[in-house]
Amino acid sequence: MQRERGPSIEDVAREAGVSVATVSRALRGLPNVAATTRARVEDVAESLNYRADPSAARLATGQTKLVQLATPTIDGWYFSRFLAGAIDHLLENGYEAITHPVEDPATRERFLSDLLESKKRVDGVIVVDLNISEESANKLWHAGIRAVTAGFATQCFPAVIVDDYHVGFVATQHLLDLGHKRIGVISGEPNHPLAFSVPGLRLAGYTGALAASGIAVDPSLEQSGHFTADGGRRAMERILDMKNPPTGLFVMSDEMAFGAWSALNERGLSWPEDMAIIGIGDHELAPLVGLSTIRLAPRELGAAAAERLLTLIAERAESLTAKANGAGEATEASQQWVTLVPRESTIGESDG
Amino acid sequence: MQRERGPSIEDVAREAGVSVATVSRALRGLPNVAATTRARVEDVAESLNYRADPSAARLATGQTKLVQLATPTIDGWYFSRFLAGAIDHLLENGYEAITHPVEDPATRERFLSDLLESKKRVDGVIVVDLNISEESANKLWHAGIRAVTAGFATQCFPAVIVDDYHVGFVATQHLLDLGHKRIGVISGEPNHPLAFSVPGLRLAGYTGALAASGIAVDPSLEQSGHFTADGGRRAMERILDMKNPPTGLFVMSDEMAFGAWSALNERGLSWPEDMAIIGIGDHELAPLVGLSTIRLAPRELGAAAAERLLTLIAERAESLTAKANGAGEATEASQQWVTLVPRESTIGESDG
DNA sequence: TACGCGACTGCAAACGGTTACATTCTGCTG
DNA sequence: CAGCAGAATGTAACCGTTTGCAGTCGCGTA
Repeated sequence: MQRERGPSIEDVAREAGVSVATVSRALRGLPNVAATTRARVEDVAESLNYRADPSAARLATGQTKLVQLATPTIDGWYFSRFLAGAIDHLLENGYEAITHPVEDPATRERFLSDLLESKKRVDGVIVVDLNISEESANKLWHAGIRAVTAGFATQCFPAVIVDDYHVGFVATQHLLDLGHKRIGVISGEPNHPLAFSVPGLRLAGYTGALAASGIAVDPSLEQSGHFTADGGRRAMERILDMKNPPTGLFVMSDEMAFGAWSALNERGLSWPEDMAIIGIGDHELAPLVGLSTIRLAPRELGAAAAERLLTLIAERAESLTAKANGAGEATEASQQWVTLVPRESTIGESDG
Repeated sequence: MQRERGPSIEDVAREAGVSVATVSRALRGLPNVAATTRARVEDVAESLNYRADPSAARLATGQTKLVQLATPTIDGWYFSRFLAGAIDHLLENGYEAITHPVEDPATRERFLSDLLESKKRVDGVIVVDLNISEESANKLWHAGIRAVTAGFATQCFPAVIVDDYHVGFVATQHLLDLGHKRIGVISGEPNHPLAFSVPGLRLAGYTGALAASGIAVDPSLEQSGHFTADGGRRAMERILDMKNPPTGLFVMSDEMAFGAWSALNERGLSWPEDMAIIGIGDHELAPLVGLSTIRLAPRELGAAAAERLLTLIAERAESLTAKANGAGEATEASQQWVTLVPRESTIGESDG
């Protein structure tokens, strides 16, 4: 039943002729251990191939050195890169990452209740693009959960977010600057159960840019592409089927833009003449098809979120009695990781 | 220092007026607990918002309910989907996943030594496309590590692999069937430090197919594309610069094929007339550009690997004294997840 | 009525570390 | 030489579960 266990700290202590306390101190590099003793202990540990049992250490210290990463999916272009950035940063700092996709509502339910239990499971949580209600967030905060959010903000927790209003605005403005008056948009899934806020903000930026140019918003010009290439293709077909299609198109992700591009191609049309298209993200393949886009930096974002969480963990660890500052510092949406990258799909062949 | 902890099993026991043992049994659904007692305990636990501390449970049982997933990267098309499939399956079975990219040699070193320690950290490991030597594998096996490999096989551990020779053969044969005699190949990184076996096998399949048709292999027709879109593009440029370029091209991943396609486009050439191209994977964007490909099923593969690992864990748990069958069952490369998907890039417009 | 047998329940010993506190051992200083 | 500070080490009490074993209790049976 019980699976065979490796050497314990006691074995090392016996072999090295010291107490377990000394072994613990020696192996963890704590002070007040004679150099010769430390060396001997290290040798013995090495020869016995001893490693401290993490579960035991966690139980004793209350620190797990584990962080949970929750994203809508783990295999999307954006999220997989976010995860890569976060995980790399965590590993560098001695933490391991538990990844946890939260897609359908059922999973979400379980996720939220699990989250309350998370304090014992992990040292902190990074929640990406899952709109957690202020109420839930508050509950988590009071349960003592350390968390950082990304892609959305709450009152309680620090957040790492790009200014998605700005993203939508810049993309739309780019089309406006090129003289387009009739601009359509392929958005995400409007009634998605997780309804993350990103699409809404980007849409607001789109609307805002139009308004700033005195252009009325035509709701029929918005089509949902579900954030997939195929969804983008179908949305584009609906748009091309319109009696009066737009001349410019803001697509909320490069993947959907690829789909839109292929629909355009299939009808023998080409950009930017027949339709100018701008996407979001700067997918590896965007330069290959010449897609204009708003470059995001999911990897850097992920790393930033991880960094923020680590300092949060450190702060709370060093001073439990510190002023219980009920709220994370005001986090403002950053434009730091947002760059307009114009390519053929909007400005045409640019030789010169 | 010590972070505040939540309610313990003792609190529940006191509140419910029973012993901790009973609480433990009641909450875990073990038999020999009176229905009324169980209900009462559950109520108390609920009201106290009690959850068993995983670290303590792990220490006591020796089971972590944790699985480590090691892949070269986590944000590639193939690997991210493999991970998604594996993680979903693990979560369904009450396990959590620690993901761990292993890219550069330095990471690899640390990874291998960490792996030896893994027995206490996790219940099992899934190692994807990292060529672990038989020697290392043996060491791991004797250390009692439970592992499943994917993309490569060892003597010791069960493996989940697709027949990559077959993949290369089928792709090349497809081009041969279409009448191509001069067939090039864009491969992965030949001298990659991790040198996983997949590219080698695919290349062997390519060579084998050519040989079977009595065609000599021209080494100059092989170019490395580093498994990236941009690498594929550059490799294609080198190929197009040749005095006598091939008429058919086998590209070892769809991502590289996209790059090749764009290089083709840039020169005003088109497929399949100027060059017939077949990729591997069936990326979401493959149908959009009409790329012929060999469809793989990374998600299903990941799920299969997870499943295999879970049964391995279960087996060893139920019978420690069972015949120490020193080797995993013979695992043969499967062709189960391999499908030829011909599209325009090789067979041209197919109306009819 | 005495007995035996399940079904329940409790006691207490692991599990393998960490760490506050006590103790021992130095080498110096006055 | 006594006294003492400080470094090095040991002792033992946790951390919060699980689980083998020993009771306890109720009840049908001889």
